[in-house]
Amino acid sequence: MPEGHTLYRLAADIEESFGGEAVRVSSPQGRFAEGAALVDGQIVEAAQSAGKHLFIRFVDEQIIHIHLGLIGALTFGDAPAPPAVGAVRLRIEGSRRYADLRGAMVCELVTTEAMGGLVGQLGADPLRPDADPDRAYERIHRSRKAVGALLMDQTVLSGVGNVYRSEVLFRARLHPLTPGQRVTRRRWNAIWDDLVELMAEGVRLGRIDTVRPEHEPEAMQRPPRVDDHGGEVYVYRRAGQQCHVCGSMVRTEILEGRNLFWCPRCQRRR
DNA sequence: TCAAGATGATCAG
DNA sequence: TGATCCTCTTGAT
Repeated sequence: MPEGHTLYRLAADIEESFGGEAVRVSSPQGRFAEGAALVDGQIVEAAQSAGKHLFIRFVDEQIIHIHLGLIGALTFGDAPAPPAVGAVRLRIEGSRRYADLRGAMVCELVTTEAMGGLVGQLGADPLRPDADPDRAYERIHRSRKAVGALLMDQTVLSGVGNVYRSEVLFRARLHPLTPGQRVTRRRWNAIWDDLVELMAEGVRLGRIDTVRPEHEPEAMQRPPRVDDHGGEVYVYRRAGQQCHVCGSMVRTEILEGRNLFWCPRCQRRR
């Protein structure tokens, strides 16, 4: 589930599992063999996420940059690590834990400068206390593009993926095809505050829960709404099902190659 | 057994 | 905008 909150947790898990320890680094699948050899035996200094990017820094200043993409996964287990199953691009083994990376879009060694460049291109990350939502709003307010597309643009906002995009727009009762330039400042502030709260909760819970029964008493009486991504949601991947709030059929459409979900009554086009 | 789809992003045209 | 890459799971055949 690679949205920003997942990467934030993974960074914390890496530090907790391997921080301060010299680790064995390998690439059972072979595609990261050269990079793995360069950091094998080095001490893990720190790990951090930025949007959907993950960086693992070693004491000798080498940095592994990982981007999970759509299907990548980083899983952990207790040492000793068993023989690798499937296409394990990267394996990190410590004295207590091991981690396996599969299916990542990016797994490479980068320099501190390159890392700075990557992070510098990213938009405001709702998980960072120093994030600047004003800059994001300037981009949104200048654009004729759909707000649903802008929220997914990692140079505008970083860490927001399809689930948070769909859900935060529902919670704001904003139609995803509304042009960015028609999003008011007040509306944007509410969306940003909501993202900050939802994503922090995503980090705590390890899943995306957006349904607030206490705010929607009617929803309490409806059938279970746990999506198979693991959380409770209003519209994400619920096309053709009833909206928890008004009972209308949730709609879907492809916007810029990604599935979009919204309730046509709760999120009217203005 | 096989095809489709998935919470992402890039590149060519 | 469509093709492509990465891997695994699910559902259809």
